[in-house]
Amino acid sequence: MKELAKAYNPKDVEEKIYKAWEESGYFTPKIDANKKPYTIILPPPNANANLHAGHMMYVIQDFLIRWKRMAGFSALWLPGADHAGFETQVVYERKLKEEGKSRFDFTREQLYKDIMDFVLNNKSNMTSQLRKAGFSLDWTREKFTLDPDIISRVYKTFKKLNDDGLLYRDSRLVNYCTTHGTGFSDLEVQHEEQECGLYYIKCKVKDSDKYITVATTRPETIPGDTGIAVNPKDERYKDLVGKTVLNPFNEREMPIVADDFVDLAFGTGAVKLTPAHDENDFEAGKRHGMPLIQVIGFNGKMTKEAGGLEGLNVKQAREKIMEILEQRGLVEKTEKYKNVIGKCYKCGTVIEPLPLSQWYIKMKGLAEKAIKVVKNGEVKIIPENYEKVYYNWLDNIYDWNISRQIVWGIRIPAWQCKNCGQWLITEGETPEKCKCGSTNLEQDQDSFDTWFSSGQWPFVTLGYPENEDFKYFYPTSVMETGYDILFFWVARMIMLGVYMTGKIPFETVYLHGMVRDTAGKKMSKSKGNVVNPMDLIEQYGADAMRFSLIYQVTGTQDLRVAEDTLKMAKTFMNKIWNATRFVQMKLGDYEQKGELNFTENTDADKEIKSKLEEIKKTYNEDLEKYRFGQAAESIYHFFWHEFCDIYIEKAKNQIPYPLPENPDEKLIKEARDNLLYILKESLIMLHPIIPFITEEIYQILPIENKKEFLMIEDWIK
RNA sequence: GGGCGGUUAGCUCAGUUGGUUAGAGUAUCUCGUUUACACCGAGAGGGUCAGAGGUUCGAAUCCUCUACCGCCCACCA
Repeated sequence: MKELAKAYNPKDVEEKIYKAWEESGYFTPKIDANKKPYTIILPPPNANANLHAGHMMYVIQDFLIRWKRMAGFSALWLPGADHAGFETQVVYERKLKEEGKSRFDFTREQLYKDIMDFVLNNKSNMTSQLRKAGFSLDWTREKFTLDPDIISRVYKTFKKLNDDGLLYRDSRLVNYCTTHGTGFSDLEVQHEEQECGLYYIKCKVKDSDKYITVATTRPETIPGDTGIAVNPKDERYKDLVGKTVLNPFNEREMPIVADDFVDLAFGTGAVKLTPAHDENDFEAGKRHGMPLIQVIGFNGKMTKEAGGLEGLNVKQAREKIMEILEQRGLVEKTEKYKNVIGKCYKCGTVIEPLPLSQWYIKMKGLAEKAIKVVKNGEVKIIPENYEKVYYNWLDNIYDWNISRQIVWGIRIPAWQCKNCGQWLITEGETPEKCKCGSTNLEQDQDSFDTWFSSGQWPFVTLGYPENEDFKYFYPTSVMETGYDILFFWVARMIMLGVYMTGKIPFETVYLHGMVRDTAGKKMSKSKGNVVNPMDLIEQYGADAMRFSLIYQVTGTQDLRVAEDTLKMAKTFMNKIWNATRFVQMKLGDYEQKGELNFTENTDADKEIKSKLEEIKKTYNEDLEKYRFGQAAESIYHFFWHEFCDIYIEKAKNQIPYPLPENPDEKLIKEARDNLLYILKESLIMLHPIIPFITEEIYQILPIENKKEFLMIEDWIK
């Protein structure tokens, strides 16, 4: 038997073993009518950077897959990568900036090609990192969100939504980041409370000495005001409704209208209407037939419509206009005020609601079905309390803006006729001519929101509808991901999956907590507390890293990359290693033949056997209920404190050293088999958590009826 | 404005449907190096389970309130 080093050294085994696994083909399950499928689609990491610590939570999925594979399922874990449209473009533009360039230095085609090169390079780096962590992914089925077959499938979904009347193009106010030059869905806007001013501005009523005062937090939008609204029940302004006022900045004539949405108690009870720059005002403007006057441009600067303010940024414009109004004696007072503003989640720029034409998906019907499948138990969300959070969001859902003004992504397959203005939507092919006969067509410049394509991930990766994989592996078993993308991703996968395939995309949603730094703080590049998981693997070994995370998976609790837990895990690996060395020493040149059995000769035998049976039972129960932390703790306790501390100590008497002159061969053999038996059973249970060390040990055990790999051993019963 | 969590040993956290002296890792102290492992073994100390009230034969666990942390959602100027 191969002699083991005195201490476990992960570097001697990890790479070698992963290679052997991958080459063996056991990561690639077969479509087998005699086996049940078990499927997990890997949440595709963004292909724009290296993996971060949070990605190591994939270990939960690897646990499930390895467990089910051993338990006789045809277990598929399908890897992939997300082009991550906006996110990647931001990363790439930062890179360009460092090189003194900008995206405007390139044609659309060139930029797309360059980003593709950048991404493909990152992607290969990323997949090698996933291998280092030991993840048993089926690399033969790897997918990328920009693979031609995926894109084509996404086009078809878009077309179907259109044909079913669930898609529409509308010009309305969009959450727009003027720094990045794109609009966002509501979900991507970061709300923040902020101190600001509440300015009381007097507006002169035409042909009268009267003034009406409005309170606003955004005086810079006054040039774009098209009216003033008061509540119809407001006695104070009753006789002013229907009158005309003069815009305090440019003296444009504007009506005073009555509208229910106005709160009598707020400010003066009179509100200025700026339909081009405020959601409420936009709606009110529509009701009262007011025009849109855009005074803030898509570049964040004041437009020509803003008159003398043109070219100023919002902040400058605010100061300038207040100065002007002050001079004209139109400022009644200024109060301090706290309001909530939307910011770009990437750069913190204040999100401007700007009028823009975009594609929207009608969500209500889709959401209702997504609620239903959870309510009726077809889809189970764990931990359960997230069901409420899920319902809460879906109950109040708005239509989804899926247009993004970026190059990197799947360009929207919609063409507008320059002759009649009609939009033509196809499954990707360029239409020849419009219904009106014109051939003057122009494709939409925009790309899909990344979540629109990743929201279809479970069925597109499996080749819906005709692929055999889809027929066998769909619906998938578990979607395991962080609770932070429940809305962004999970809910949308359920909606789009049910819509397209008529079936749920997965039976169980398992949400884990966020991986935080040692102090429990959220990791971020700006704080400089980001932990590189590859450093952890380098320092502690992949198995220890995996164990330390699994050990902390309890409910939806956030977890930490803590030195304590990592050290504990590493020590445990060494303990396992040395227990093996001890067993090896007790075996000498013994070779186990035939079926490996456990014989209860002594009290110690009886005790360890009953403890083993007990833990096998609770271990399986814990796994069924997704209690990974508990499972890890119990196997840790069994191995260390039952097997090593007690049983192995007693084995020292059963197999004395040196062996006596005339040993009882039968008893010695049985004692040796017992050691092998407990060790093997432990390895099976430990394998899904710490695959490398357990596989390495399994390979050297002198057991006759071994499988080719521990990875495909029969699971404990 | 609405919703969801957390508060248990010095530190980091478990504690499944309420059930005997509340657990683990780590840290601290004492003792121990004969045939695995000092990344070891044996043992010890350490908690009014945030606070108050209630339900119960029995509460860390269920209910109500309070305090302090944290997170998510949200088109009132």
